[in-house]
Amino acid sequence: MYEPKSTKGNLTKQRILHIARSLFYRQGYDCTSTAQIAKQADISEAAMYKYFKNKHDLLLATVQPSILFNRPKEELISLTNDELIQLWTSDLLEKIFANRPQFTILFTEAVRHPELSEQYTTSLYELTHGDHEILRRMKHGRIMEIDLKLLQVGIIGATLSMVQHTFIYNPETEFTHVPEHIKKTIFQLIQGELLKKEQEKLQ
Amino acid sequence: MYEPKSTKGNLTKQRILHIARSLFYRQGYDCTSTAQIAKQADISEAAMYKYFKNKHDLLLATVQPSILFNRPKEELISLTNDELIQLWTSDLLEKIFANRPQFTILFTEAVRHPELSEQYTTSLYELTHGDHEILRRMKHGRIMEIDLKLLQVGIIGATLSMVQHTFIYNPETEFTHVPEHIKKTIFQLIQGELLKKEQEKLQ
DNA sequence: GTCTATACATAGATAGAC
DNA sequence: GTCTATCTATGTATAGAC
Repeated sequence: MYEPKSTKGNLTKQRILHIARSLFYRQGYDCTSTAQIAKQADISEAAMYKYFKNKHDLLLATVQPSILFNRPKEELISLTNDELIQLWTSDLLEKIFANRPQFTILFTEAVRHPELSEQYTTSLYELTHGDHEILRRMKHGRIMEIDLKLLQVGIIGATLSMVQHTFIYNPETEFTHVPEHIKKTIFQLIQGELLKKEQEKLQ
Repeated sequence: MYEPKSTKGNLTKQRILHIARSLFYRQGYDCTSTAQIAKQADISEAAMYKYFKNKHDLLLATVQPSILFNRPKEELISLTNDELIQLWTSDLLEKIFANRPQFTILFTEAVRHPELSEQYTTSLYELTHGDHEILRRMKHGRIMEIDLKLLQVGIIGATLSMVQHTFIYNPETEFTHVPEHIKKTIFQLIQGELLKKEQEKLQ
Protein backbone atom coordinates (compact mmCIF):
# COMPACT_ATOMS: atom_id res chain seq x y z
CA MET A 1 0.00 0.00 0.00
CA TYR A 2 1.24 3.46 -0.96
CA GLU A 3 2.36 5.49 2.04
CA PRO A 4 2.13 9.24 1.45
CA LYS A 5 4.76 11.66 2.75
CA SER A 6 3.79 13.60 5.84
CA THR A 7 3.91 17.06 4.31
CA LYS A 8 1.35 19.54 5.50
CA GLY A 9 -0.60 19.20 2.27
CA ASN A 10 -0.79 15.43 2.47
CA LEU A 11 -1.90 15.54 6.05
CA THR A 12 -4.71 17.88 5.08
CA LYS A 13 -5.66 15.61 2.23
CA GLN A 14 -5.78 12.62 4.56
CA ARG A 15 -7.90 14.57 7.01
CA ILE A 16 -10.42 15.48 4.31
CA LEU A 17 -10.49 11.89 3.13
CA HIS A 18 -11.08 10.57 6.58
CA ILE A 19 -13.94 12.96 7.30
CA ALA A 20 -15.53 12.38 3.92
CA ARG A 21 -15.43 8.61 4.34
CA SER A 22 -16.99 8.80 7.74
CA LEU A 23 -19.78 11.05 6.48
CA PHE A 24 -20.47 9.05 3.32
CA TYR A 25 -20.62 5.96 5.48
CA ARG A 26 -23.12 7.36 7.92
CA GLN A 27 -25.22 9.64 5.72
CA GLY A 28 -24.62 8.37 2.23
CA TYR A 29 -22.88 10.19 -0.59
CA ASP A 30 -25.85 12.21 -1.76
CA CYS A 31 -26.87 13.33 1.71
CA THR A 32 -23.42 14.71 2.38
CA SER A 33 -22.60 18.17 1.08
CA THR A 34 -19.14 19.37 0.23
CA ALA A 35 -19.82 22.24 2.62
CA GLN A 36 -20.31 19.81 5.50
CA ILE A 37 -17.11 17.95 4.72
CA ALA A 38 -15.12 21.16 4.46
CA LYS A 39 -16.53 22.48 7.70
CA GLN A 40 -15.70 19.34 9.66
CA ALA A 41 -12.26 19.16 8.11
CA ASP A 42 -11.79 22.76 9.21
CA ILE A 43 -10.97 24.06 5.78
CA SER A 44 -12.75 26.13 3.15
CA GLU A 45 -14.58 24.48 0.30
CA ALA A 46 -12.33 26.19 -2.19
CA ALA A 47 -9.24 24.76 -0.54
CA MET A 48 -10.77 21.32 -0.55
CA TYR A 49 -11.21 21.50 -4.28
CA LYS A 50 -7.44 21.87 -4.62
CA TYR A 51 -7.05 18.37 -3.20
CA PHE A 52 -9.91 16.65 -4.99
CA LYS A 53 -11.03 17.95 -8.32
CA ASN A 54 -14.68 17.26 -7.56
CA LYS A 55 -16.98 15.45 -5.19
CA HIS A 56 -16.91 12.33 -7.28
CA ASP A 57 -13.15 12.13 -7.11
CA LEU A 58 -13.53 12.21 -3.36
CA LEU A 59 -16.02 9.35 -3.48
CA LEU A 60 -13.62 7.18 -5.41
CA ALA A 61 -10.87 7.92 -2.93
CA THR A 62 -12.99 6.97 0.07
CA VAL A 63 -13.63 3.42 -1.09
CA GLN A 64 -10.01 2.37 -1.33
CA PRO A 65 -9.63 -0.39 1.23
CA SER A 66 -7.18 0.63 3.91
CA ILE A 67 -6.61 -2.63 5.68
CA LEU A 68 -5.92 -5.79 3.74
CA PHE A 69 -4.47 -8.83 5.34
CA ASN A 70 -3.42 -11.94 3.50
CA ARG A 71 -2.54 -14.99 5.50
CA PRO A 72 0.63 -16.81 4.38
CA LYS A 73 0.03 -19.72 2.01
CA GLU A 74 1.97 -22.27 4.04
CA GLU A 75 -0.30 -21.80 7.01
CA LEU A 76 -3.28 -23.06 5.06
CA ILE A 77 -2.24 -26.20 3.23
CA SER A 78 -2.03 -28.42 6.26
CA LEU A 79 -5.43 -27.46 7.68
CA THR A 80 -8.50 -29.68 7.63
CA ASN A 81 -11.50 -28.46 5.64
CA ASP A 82 -13.24 -27.40 8.81
CA GLU A 83 -10.26 -25.46 10.05
CA LEU A 84 -9.68 -23.84 6.68
CA ILE A 85 -13.27 -22.66 6.32
CA GLN A 86 -13.34 -21.47 9.91
CA LEU A 87 -10.22 -19.42 9.31
CA TRP A 88 -11.41 -18.15 5.95
CA THR A 89 -14.72 -17.00 7.42
CA SER A 90 -13.08 -15.43 10.39
CA ASP A 91 -10.57 -13.56 8.21
CA LEU A 92 -13.35 -12.40 5.92
CA LEU A 93 -15.34 -11.06 8.86
CA GLU A 94 -12.32 -9.19 10.14
CA LYS A 95 -11.71 -7.71 6.71
CA ILE A 96 -15.33 -6.63 6.34
CA PHE A 97 -15.33 -5.12 9.76
CA ALA A 98 -12.02 -3.31 9.44
CA ASN A 99 -13.17 -1.83 6.13
CA ARG A 100 -16.84 -1.49 6.78
CA PRO A 101 -17.12 2.18 5.78
CA GLN A 102 -15.55 1.31 2.44
CA PHE A 103 -17.67 -1.78 1.91
CA THR A 104 -20.83 -0.01 3.00
CA ILE A 105 -20.22 2.90 0.65
CA LEU A 106 -19.32 0.50 -2.14
CA PHE A 107 -22.37 -1.68 -1.65
CA THR A 108 -24.88 1.12 -1.26
CA GLU A 109 -23.57 3.44 -3.98
CA ALA A 110 -22.31 1.01 -6.62
CA VAL A 111 -25.60 0.82 -8.52
CA ARG A 112 -26.15 4.56 -8.61
CA HIS A 113 -22.56 5.39 -9.46
CA PRO A 114 -21.38 2.80 -11.96
CA GLU A 115 -17.86 4.21 -11.95
CA LEU A 116 -17.56 2.56 -8.57
CA SER A 117 -18.06 -0.83 -10.14
CA GLU A 118 -14.42 -1.02 -11.05
CA GLN A 119 -13.35 -0.52 -7.48
CA TYR A 120 -16.09 -2.88 -6.39
CA THR A 121 -14.62 -5.50 -8.67
CA THR A 122 -11.07 -4.87 -7.56
CA SER A 123 -11.99 -5.05 -3.90
CA LEU A 124 -13.89 -8.27 -4.33
CA TYR A 125 -12.00 -10.14 -6.97
CA GLU A 126 -8.53 -10.08 -5.59
CA LEU A 127 -8.19 -13.61 -4.41
CA THR A 128 -6.51 -14.20 -1.10
CA HIS A 129 -4.46 -17.29 -0.40
CA GLY A 130 -7.43 -18.59 1.54
CA ASP A 131 -9.69 -18.20 -1.49
CA HIS A 132 -7.19 -20.04 -3.63
CA GLU A 133 -6.86 -22.89 -1.20
CA ILE A 134 -10.63 -23.35 -1.00
CA LEU A 135 -10.98 -23.21 -4.78
CA ARG A 136 -8.21 -25.77 -5.10
CA ARG A 137 -9.96 -28.15 -2.77
CA MET A 138 -13.27 -27.67 -4.56
CA LYS A 139 -11.55 -28.58 -7.81
CA HIS A 140 -10.19 -31.75 -6.25
CA GLY A 141 -13.59 -32.67 -4.84
CA ARG A 142 -12.56 -32.25 -1.24
CA ILE A 143 -15.04 -29.43 -0.69
CA MET A 144 -18.49 -29.15 -2.25
CA GLU A 145 -18.45 -26.82 -5.26
CA ILE A 146 -20.00 -23.46 -4.44
CA ASP A 147 -19.83 -20.11 -6.23
CA LEU A 148 -17.25 -18.68 -3.87
CA LYS A 149 -17.49 -15.08 -5.05
CA LEU A 150 -21.25 -15.03 -4.78
CA LEU A 151 -20.97 -16.59 -1.36
CA GLN A 152 -18.51 -13.90 -0.35
CA VAL A 153 -20.79 -11.14 -1.63
CA GLY A 154 -23.57 -12.73 0.36
CA ILE A 155 -21.56 -12.87 3.54
CA ILE A 156 -20.53 -9.26 3.16
CA GLY A 157 -24.13 -8.21 2.56
CA ALA A 158 -25.32 -10.30 5.48
CA THR A 159 -22.69 -8.90 7.83
CA LEU A 160 -23.29 -5.29 6.89
CA SER A 161 -27.05 -5.72 7.30
CA MET A 162 -26.59 -7.34 10.68
CA VAL A 163 -24.30 -4.56 11.83
CA GLN A 164 -26.79 -1.96 10.66
CA HIS A 165 -29.62 -3.84 12.32
CA THR A 166 -27.73 -3.94 15.59
CA PHE A 167 -27.01 -0.27 15.23
CA ILE A 168 -30.65 0.67 14.60
CA TYR A 169 -31.63 -0.89 17.90
CA ASN A 170 -28.61 0.35 19.83
CA PRO A 171 -27.65 3.65 18.23
CA GLU A 172 -25.21 4.55 20.95
CA THR A 173 -23.00 1.50 20.44
CA GLU A 174 -19.45 1.98 19.23
CA PHE A 175 -18.19 -1.15 17.58
CA THR A 176 -14.51 -1.89 17.74
CA HIS A 177 -14.73 -5.54 16.78
CA VAL A 178 -17.23 -7.72 14.98
CA PRO A 179 -20.02 -7.98 17.56
CA GLU A 180 -20.04 -11.43 19.09
CA HIS A 181 -23.65 -12.30 18.35
CA ILE A 182 -23.15 -11.47 14.68
CA LYS A 183 -20.01 -13.54 14.50
CA LYS A 184 -21.81 -16.38 16.19
CA THR A 185 -24.79 -16.28 13.85
CA ILE A 186 -22.60 -16.19 10.74
CA PHE A 187 -20.59 -19.13 12.01
CA GLN A 188 -23.70 -21.09 12.88
CA LEU A 189 -24.92 -20.46 9.37
CA ILE A 190 -21.68 -21.48 7.68
CA GLN A 191 -21.46 -24.59 9.77
CA GLY A 192 -24.99 -25.67 8.93
CA GLU A 193 -26.05 -25.71 12.58
CA LEU A 194 -29.60 -25.11 11.53
CA LEU A 195 -29.87 -28.63 10.19
CA LYS A 196 -27.92 -30.47 12.81
CA LYS A 197 -30.08 -32.96 14.63
CA GLU A 198 -30.69 -33.06 18.30
CA GLN A 199 -28.48 -36.10 18.86
CA GLU A 200 -25.47 -34.43 17.19
CA LYS A 201 -26.12 -31.35 19.25
CA LEU A 202 -25.75 -33.24 22.47
CA GLN A 203 -22.44 -34.80 21.62
CA MET B 1 -54.33 -5.44 3.07
CA TYR B 2 -56.33 -2.30 2.36
CA GLU B 3 -57.66 -2.16 -1.18
CA PRO B 4 -58.32 1.42 -2.40
CA LYS B 5 -61.32 2.32 -4.54
CA SER B 6 -60.63 2.80 -8.21
CA THR B 7 -61.57 6.45 -8.41
CA LYS B 8 -59.53 8.59 -10.75
CA GLY B 9 -57.74 10.21 -7.84
CA ASN B 10 -56.75 6.92 -6.28
CA LEU B 11 -55.49 5.59 -9.55
CA THR B 12 -53.30 8.65 -9.92
CA LYS B 13 -52.05 8.20 -6.39
CA GLN B 14 -51.17 4.58 -7.09
CA ARG B 15 -49.40 5.58 -10.28
CA ILE B 16 -47.28 8.14 -8.45
CA LEU B 17 -46.49 5.61 -5.76
CA HIS B 18 -45.45 2.99 -8.24
CA ILE B 19 -43.15 5.33 -10.14
CA ALA B 20 -41.64 6.72 -6.96
CA ARG B 21 -40.91 3.26 -5.59
CA SER B 22 -39.24 2.19 -8.77
CA LEU B 23 -37.07 5.31 -8.84
CA PHE B 24 -36.15 5.19 -5.15
CA TYR B 25 -35.23 1.56 -5.65
CA ARG B 26 -32.95 2.17 -8.60
CA GLN B 27 -31.51 5.59 -7.80
CA GLY B 28 -32.01 5.98 -4.09
CA TYR B 29 -34.24 8.47 -2.33
CA ASP B 30 -31.84 11.38 -2.39
CA CYS B 31 -30.88 10.96 -6.03
CA THR B 32 -34.50 11.12 -7.07
CA SER B 33 -36.10 14.53 -7.46
CA THR B 34 -39.79 15.21 -7.08
CA ALA B 35 -39.62 16.73 -10.56
CA GLN B 36 -38.46 13.41 -12.01
CA ILE B 37 -41.24 11.48 -10.31
CA ALA B 38 -43.88 13.94 -11.44
CA LYS B 39 -42.61 13.90 -15.01
CA GLN B 40 -42.65 10.11 -15.25
CA ALA B 41 -46.06 9.95 -13.61
CA ASP B 42 -47.20 12.45 -16.22
CA ILE B 43 -48.47 14.97 -13.73
CA SER B 44 -47.31 18.33 -12.44
CA GLU B 45 -45.31 18.61 -9.25
CA ALA B 46 -48.01 20.74 -7.72
CA ALA B 47 -50.66 18.10 -8.36
CA MET B 48 -48.42 15.47 -6.84
CA TYR B 49 -48.24 17.44 -3.62
CA LYS B 50 -52.00 17.13 -3.31
CA TYR B 51 -51.57 13.35 -2.94
CA PHE B 52 -48.51 13.31 -0.71
CA LYS B 53 -47.86 16.19 1.59
CA ASN B 54 -44.12 16.03 1.02
CA LYS B 55 -41.35 13.86 -0.36
CA HIS B 56 -40.87 12.10 2.93
CA ASP B 57 -44.48 11.08 3.08
CA LEU B 58 -43.94 9.50 -0.30
CA LEU B 59 -40.91 7.62 0.97
CA LEU B 60 -42.88 6.11 3.82
CA ALA B 61 -45.61 5.04 1.42
CA THR B 62 -43.16 3.29 -0.92
CA VAL B 63 -41.83 0.90 1.71
CA GLN B 64 -45.17 -0.68 2.60
CA PRO B 65 -44.81 -4.32 1.60
CA SER B 66 -47.29 -5.19 -1.10
CA ILE B 67 -47.07 -8.97 -1.17
CA LEU B 68 -47.15 -10.94 2.04
CA PHE B 69 -47.85 -14.60 2.11
CA ASN B 70 -48.31 -16.66 5.22
CA ARG B 71 -48.40 -20.40 4.90
CA PRO B 72 -51.15 -22.12 6.92
CA LYS B 73 -50.08 -23.41 10.29
CA GLU B 74 -51.30 -26.96 9.80
CA GLU B 75 -49.05 -27.43 6.81
CA LEU B 76 -45.97 -26.99 8.94
CA ILE B 77 -46.40 -29.07 12.06
CA SER B 78 -45.96 -32.43 10.41
CA LEU B 79 -42.80 -31.52 8.52
CA THR B 80 -39.32 -32.77 9.42
CA ASN B 81 -36.78 -30.16 10.47
CA ASP B 82 -35.14 -30.35 7.08
CA GLU B 83 -38.39 -29.86 5.24
CA LEU B 84 -39.47 -27.03 7.51
CA ILE B 85 -36.25 -25.12 7.09
CA GLN B 86 -36.23 -25.70 3.37
CA LEU B 87 -39.74 -24.32 3.12
CA TRP B 88 -39.03 -21.44 5.46
CA THR B 89 -35.97 -20.41 3.45
CA SER B 90 -37.76 -20.78 0.17
CA ASP B 91 -40.71 -18.68 1.37
CA LEU B 92 -38.37 -16.05 2.74
CA LEU B 93 -36.55 -15.81 -0.59
CA GLU B 94 -39.85 -15.42 -2.43
CA LYS B 95 -40.94 -12.71 -0.03
CA ILE B 96 -37.66 -10.83 -0.39
CA PHE B 97 -37.80 -11.09 -4.11
CA ALA B 98 -41.43 -10.08 -4.47
CA ASN B 99 -40.80 -7.04 -2.27
CA ARG B 100 -37.24 -6.26 -3.21
CA PRO B 101 -37.83 -2.59 -4.01
CA GLN B 102 -39.34 -2.14 -0.56
CA PHE B 103 -36.64 -4.10 1.20
CA THR B 104 -33.89 -2.42 -0.74
CA ILE B 105 -35.21 1.05 0.03
CA LEU B 106 -35.72 0.07 3.66
CA PHE B 107 -32.26 -1.39 4.06
CA THR B 108 -30.38 1.38 2.29
CA GLU B 109 -32.29 4.34 3.73
CA ALA B 110 -33.14 3.19 7.24
CA VAL B 111 -29.98 4.57 8.84
CA ARG B 112 -30.27 7.98 7.20
CA HIS B 113 -33.98 8.32 7.78
CA PRO B 114 -34.72 6.98 11.24
CA GLU B 115 -38.46 7.46 10.74
CA LEU B 116 -38.23 4.41 8.53
CA SER B 117 -37.09 2.31 11.44
CA GLU B 118 -40.65 1.80 12.52
CA GLN B 119 -41.63 0.37 9.18
CA TYR B 120 -38.39 -1.60 9.16
CA THR B 121 -39.38 -3.13 12.46
CA THR B 122 -42.94 -3.85 11.36
CA SER B 123 -41.80 -5.49 8.17
CA LEU B 124 -39.30 -7.67 9.94
CA TYR B 125 -40.87 -8.46 13.23
CA GLU B 126 -44.19 -9.77 12.16
CA LEU B 127 -43.71 -13.43 12.76
CA THR B 128 -45.04 -15.83 10.17
CA HIS B 129 -46.32 -19.25 11.09
CA GLY B 130 -43.07 -20.64 9.80
CA ASP B 131 -41.10 -18.42 12.18
CA HIS B 132 -43.25 -19.56 15.07
CA GLU B 133 -42.84 -23.20 14.23
CA ILE B 134 -39.05 -22.87 14.04
CA LEU B 135 -38.93 -20.96 17.32
CA ARG B 136 -41.11 -23.61 18.94
CA ARG B 137 -38.78 -26.37 17.87
CA MET B 138 -35.75 -24.42 19.07
CA LYS B 139 -37.40 -24.08 22.45
CA HIS B 140 -37.96 -27.81 22.59
CA GLY B 141 -34.39 -28.54 21.60
CA ARG B 142 -35.29 -30.04 18.26
CA ILE B 143 -33.44 -27.34 16.35
CA MET B 144 -30.23 -25.64 17.41
CA GLU B 145 -30.90 -22.25 19.01
CA ILE B 146 -30.09 -19.42 16.67
CA ASP B 147 -31.04 -15.73 16.72
CA LEU B 148 -33.75 -16.14 14.09
CA LYS B 149 -34.36 -12.44 13.48
CA LEU B 150 -30.68 -11.72 13.02
CA LEU B 151 -30.43 -14.70 10.72
CA GLN B 152 -33.35 -13.36 8.71
CA VAL B 153 -31.80 -9.92 8.47
CA GLY B 154 -28.62 -11.60 7.29
CA ILE B 155 -30.38 -13.61 4.63
CA ILE B 156 -32.19 -10.54 3.36
CA GLY B 157 -28.93 -8.59 3.23
CA ALA B 158 -27.18 -11.48 1.53
CA THR B 159 -29.90 -11.92 -1.05
CA LEU B 160 -30.15 -8.23 -1.91
CA SER B 161 -26.36 -8.00 -2.26
CA MET B 162 -26.28 -11.03 -4.51
CA VAL B 163 -29.06 -9.66 -6.69
CA GLN B 164 -27.25 -6.35 -6.95
CA HIS B 165 -24.00 -8.14 -7.70
CA THR B 166 -25.63 -10.12 -10.48
CA PHE B 167 -27.13 -6.93 -11.82
CA ILE B 168 -23.82 -5.08 -11.86
CA TYR B 169 -22.35 -7.72 -14.11
CA ASN B 170 -25.46 -8.18 -16.24
CA PRO B 171 -27.19 -4.81 -16.29
CA GLU B 172 -29.63 -5.82 -19.01
CA THR B 173 -31.15 -8.67 -17.01
CA GLU B 174 -34.78 -8.45 -15.98
CA PHE B 175 -35.44 -10.69 -13.00
CA THR B 176 -38.87 -12.16 -12.62
CA HIS B 177 -37.93 -14.82 -10.10
CA VAL B 178 -35.13 -15.34 -7.64
CA PRO B 179 -32.19 -16.14 -9.97
CA GLU B 180 -31.37 -19.83 -9.75
CA HIS B 181 -27.69 -19.48 -8.89
CA ILE B 182 -28.55 -17.19 -5.98
CA LYS B 183 -31.19 -19.56 -4.70
CA LYS B 184 -28.72 -22.39 -5.00
CA THR B 185 -25.96 -20.60 -3.13
CA ILE B 186 -28.27 -19.56 -0.28
CA PHE B 187 -29.55 -23.12 0.04
CA GLN B 188 -26.06 -24.55 0.01
CA LEU B 189 -25.19 -22.12 2.75
CA ILE B 190 -28.23 -22.90 4.90
CA GLN B 191 -27.67 -26.59 4.49
CA GLY B 192 -24.05 -26.39 5.54
CA GLU B 193 -22.82 -27.87 2.28
CA LEU B 194 -19.52 -26.12 2.76
CA LEU B 195 -18.60 -28.48 5.51
CA LYS B 196 -19.98 -31.69 4.14
CA LYS B 197 -17.25 -34.21 3.54
CA GLU B 198 -16.46 -35.88 0.29
CA GLN B 199 -17.93 -39.21 1.29
CA GLU B 200 -21.29 -37.64 2.20
CA LYS B 201 -21.28 -35.79 -1.06
CA LEU B 202 -21.06 -38.98 -3.04
CA GLN B 203 -23.95 -40.69 -1.35
C1' DG C 1 -57.99 17.61 -9.90
C1' DT C 2 -54.77 19.90 -12.54
C1' DC C 3 -51.96 23.47 -14.19
C1' DT C 4 -48.22 27.59 -14.65
C1' DA C 5 -45.36 30.43 -12.27
C1' DT C 6 -42.50 31.23 -8.67
C1' DA C 7 -40.41 31.52 -3.93
C1' DC C 8 -36.64 30.16 -1.30
C1' DA C 9 -32.81 27.33 0.11
C1' DT C 10 -28.92 24.78 -0.83
C1' DA C 11 -26.10 22.24 -3.78
C1' DG C 12 -21.41 21.89 -6.41
C1' DA C 13 -17.92 24.48 -8.19
C1' DT C 14 -14.76 28.54 -9.46
C1' DA C 15 -12.39 33.40 -9.58
C1' DG C 16 -9.06 35.81 -7.80
C1' DA C 17 -6.76 38.02 -3.70
C1' DC C 18 -3.40 37.07 0.06
C1' DG D 1 -1.95 26.56 0.71
C1' DT D 2 -5.84 29.05 2.14
C1' DC D 3 -9.41 32.31 2.13
C1' DT D 4 -13.93 35.25 0.88
C1' DA D 5 -17.19 36.09 -2.41
C1' DT D 6 -19.90 34.59 -5.86
C1' DC D 7 -21.89 32.00 -10.00
C1' DT D 8 -25.19 28.83 -11.69
C1' DA D 9 -28.14 24.95 -11.37
C1' DT D 10 -31.29 22.43 -9.01
C1' DG D 11 -33.84 20.98 -5.18
C1' DT D 12 -38.47 21.09 -2.39
C1' DA D 13 -42.54 23.23 -1.87
C1' DT D 14 -46.46 26.61 -2.46
C1' DA D 15 -49.78 30.37 -4.41
C1' DG D 16 -53.42 30.97 -6.97
C1' DA D 17 -55.93 30.53 -11.46
C1' DC D 18 -58.80 27.26 -14.28
